[in-house]
Amino acid sequence: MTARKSRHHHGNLRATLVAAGVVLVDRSGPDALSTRKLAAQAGVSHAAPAHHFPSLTHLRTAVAAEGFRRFTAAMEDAMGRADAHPRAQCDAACRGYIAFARGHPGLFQLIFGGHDLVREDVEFCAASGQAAALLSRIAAPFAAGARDRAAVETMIWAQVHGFCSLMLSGQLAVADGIDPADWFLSLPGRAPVGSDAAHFPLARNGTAA
Amino acid sequence: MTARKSRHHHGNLRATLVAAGVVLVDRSGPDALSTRKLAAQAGVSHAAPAHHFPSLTHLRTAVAAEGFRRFTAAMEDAMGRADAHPRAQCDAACRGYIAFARGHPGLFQLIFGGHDLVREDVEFCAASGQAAALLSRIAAPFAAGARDRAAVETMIWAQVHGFCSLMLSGQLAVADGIDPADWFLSLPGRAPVGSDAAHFPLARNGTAA
DNA sequence: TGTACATCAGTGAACGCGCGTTCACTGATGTAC
DNA sequence: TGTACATCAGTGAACGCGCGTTCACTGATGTAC
Repeated sequence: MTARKSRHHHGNLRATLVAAGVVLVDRSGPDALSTRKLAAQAGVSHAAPAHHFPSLTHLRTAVAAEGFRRFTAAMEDAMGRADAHPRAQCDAACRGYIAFARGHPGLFQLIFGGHDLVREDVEFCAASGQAAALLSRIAAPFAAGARDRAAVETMIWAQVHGFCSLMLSGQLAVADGIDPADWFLSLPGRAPVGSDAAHFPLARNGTAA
Repeated sequence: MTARKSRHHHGNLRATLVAAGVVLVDRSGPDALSTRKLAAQAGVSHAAPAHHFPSLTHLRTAVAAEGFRRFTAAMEDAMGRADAHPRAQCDAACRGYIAFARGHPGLFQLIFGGHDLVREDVEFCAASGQAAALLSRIAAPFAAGARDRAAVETMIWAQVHGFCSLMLSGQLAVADGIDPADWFLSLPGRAPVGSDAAHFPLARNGTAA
């Protein structure tokens, strides 16, 4: 917060680098990440990051972990402002999902795009695990039992995730002046089908066993 | 096809580079593309590609155009082996979509991942336009009118696209021994809702106007 | 409170790498006559 | 059919760039006594 005392001992370099990474990734895409750019952004020599991250991949992983935290926070934030009913909570989570994709397109690509990360990193696992747990919790009320729980969960998240992906890659024609989240929530056939959770938990199109 | 006559005049270098690009992208991801690697793969000096592509971005665009062609071909191939009924055609297209994503993960990322491409390139526009037209044609029978046509189209493609994206980034738990396409097609609530096209063209969850 | 000292977190020079791009060149091709 | 010549599509050397990483170093911090 306060001005740095000297050239040595930045005091908060690790967090500063990650924060700069978030900005850079969102502005220029995940592949623009480099230790030298981040060091320059933090006003520090290019060799300094090595004292906090053993490699670029570790730095990228830390940025991705922060991405997952913000992703989870975006959904929780939207859910906190919504009704407690499962359907309302699910809709709100979708709003948060879409808001995150729009607000952090680079982070969205970084965490979902199969980039080179230290997948077993403790901090990263915790962050991505919390996101997965939240998604799972939201979908749970719409599954009749454990057997189709994975299916319902997949359907809900495939829809909103595909919507975000197509939106970010410009393949989606969302009319001007329409909020993408409003549009998404109004789409016909959006999962879970049926506005009352657990009243229509099973397949309606007859292709499921 | 036949052996090159001399060191000069490869004879088919452009196509050879694009083909090598497809392989490299699928094997190592879109960012692994480089003129030097492709030249080496084609057995040609690293300066040779410049005679066919003014820049790396143009080369990447040509690979992406080939990606769109194969994407369209994958769907058409699956559709050709299916019943002519709209629902069967849509299901088959989804199979093709998923098969392409699994068979060409790098190309899938390249064409949908917002990479740096010459968007106005004629060949690229033709290839991506054909894919878009096919998707639109498949979705058309499920829309009651022009008004909700975009919505139905978006829903169908968001679902299958999201499924593919999550699958490729490893976020999807598809059980061993289960074909992902089979699983996707059996998911409850998959759009278009209702097994008979045009019988259930409108929203069923009451959120649409 | 003062001093000695280990540790931490910076610096800046240097390394080698792969890259896109440019350049003058040259050999092969194909066309005009 | 033969020859002159323009054009095409290669070569290989060279350029400068940004990069990750290593290294010996040094100044600041914090702790033991």
